[in-house]
Amino acid sequence: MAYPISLEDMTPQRKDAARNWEHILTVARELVDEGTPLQLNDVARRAGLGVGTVYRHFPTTEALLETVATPCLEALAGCGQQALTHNDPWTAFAAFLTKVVESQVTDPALVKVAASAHDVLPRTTELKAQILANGAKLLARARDTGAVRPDVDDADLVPLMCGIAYATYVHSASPADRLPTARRYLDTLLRGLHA
Amino acid sequence: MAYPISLEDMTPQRKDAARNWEHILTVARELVDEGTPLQLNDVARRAGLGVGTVYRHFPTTEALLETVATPCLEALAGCGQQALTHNDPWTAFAAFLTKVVESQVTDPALVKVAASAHDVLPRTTELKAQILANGAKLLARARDTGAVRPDVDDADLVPLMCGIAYATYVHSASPADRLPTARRYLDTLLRGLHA
DNA sequence: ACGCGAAACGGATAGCTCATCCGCATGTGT
DNA sequence: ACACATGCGGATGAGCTATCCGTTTCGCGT
Repeated sequence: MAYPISLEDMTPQRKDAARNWEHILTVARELVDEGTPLQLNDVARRAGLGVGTVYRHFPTTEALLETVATPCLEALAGCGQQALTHNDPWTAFAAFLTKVVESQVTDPALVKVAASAHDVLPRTTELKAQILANGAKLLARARDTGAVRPDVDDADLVPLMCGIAYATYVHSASPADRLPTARRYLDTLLRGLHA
Repeated sequence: MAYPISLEDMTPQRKDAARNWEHILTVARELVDEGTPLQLNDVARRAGLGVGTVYRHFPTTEALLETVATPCLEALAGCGQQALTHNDPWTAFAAFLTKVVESQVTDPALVKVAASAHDVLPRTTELKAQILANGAKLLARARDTGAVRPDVDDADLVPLMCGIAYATYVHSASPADRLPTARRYLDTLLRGLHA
């Protein structure tokens, strides 16, 4: 961790390239927010760029999706750190999971990135590992103090979060309904996890 | 319900067509069991038939998928009926949900069919409604006796089941791990639903 | 300011999957 | 056996992914 890799490291050198990179990302962000499945041809057309340009910056759809999701992942990594400073292990654990599901149902990119086992960008892998590590610590603390049932494993965190997000998407047609629904489902899950 | 519609009603008239219909379904069943995403071109090749033949019998991937899932849906409808005869509302409710998730993680076709809002085949809509109606009755019974928290709604059943199935697929690479994992997750959910 | 090399652009293009359409073959009733 | 209807099958087109390469643009050194 001597030289942390940040977004800037992967932005291109030339001005036009940097501008296009940002532009592509902006358009992609819009499409993701619309719920559109994010096709690179689409992105190129809506950005007024050639297909080649888009593909040079982001070799695959996955790469673009992961880049779109990166800021959100960074925020979650920060949340995890912050939660670890709370005194009550259970509250900290619950608060962290709440943040995670809220992010997931707010940003469709996040679920796909979280659910896929093999990432394209190293940065994504790194962030996911960091978030998972924080989650594992929070879980361990809560489990050790007897707040969480002992048979819950680190490896269950990501699947359960994705499951709640998926359930929320199945339930709600409109994005407005998603946040309360997700909170309700998480609430149920937390009751189930509580010892 | 005077004249129940069954599978036979949608099989073609001519012998060769009927044979091909069955054959396509068998091949599709195999592919789904393998976890393959079920592409109609694929089905045609593996069945030794023309693409046109497959598309005539099943206009879309969805139609084929729903037909593949139909027997399983019928079984679940039966389970729901049977569960309603049990005396203990909570046990009946839990047993039914267990059957549902077990089916879902055993048969990948089921999750997709359950999660999609608009069905292609009337039969699928009918069966889903039937299953949901049974689930709603079981839930109502369990809720009325105070076994289940009052804020759980009928409309939550399908999303929650799909969520658990999804979480299970995210968790387990190998099909063998899926059943125990799904049971564990459902167990947690049931604790959360219990009043 | 100018020119040159490198970097980036853009679209033509190839490969792939989905889906349709229609001439041909095959089954079925007379 | 014949004729008609029904079903077959692949050729075909539309859409998306991804690549490749000739052309343009940038920015640095002179």
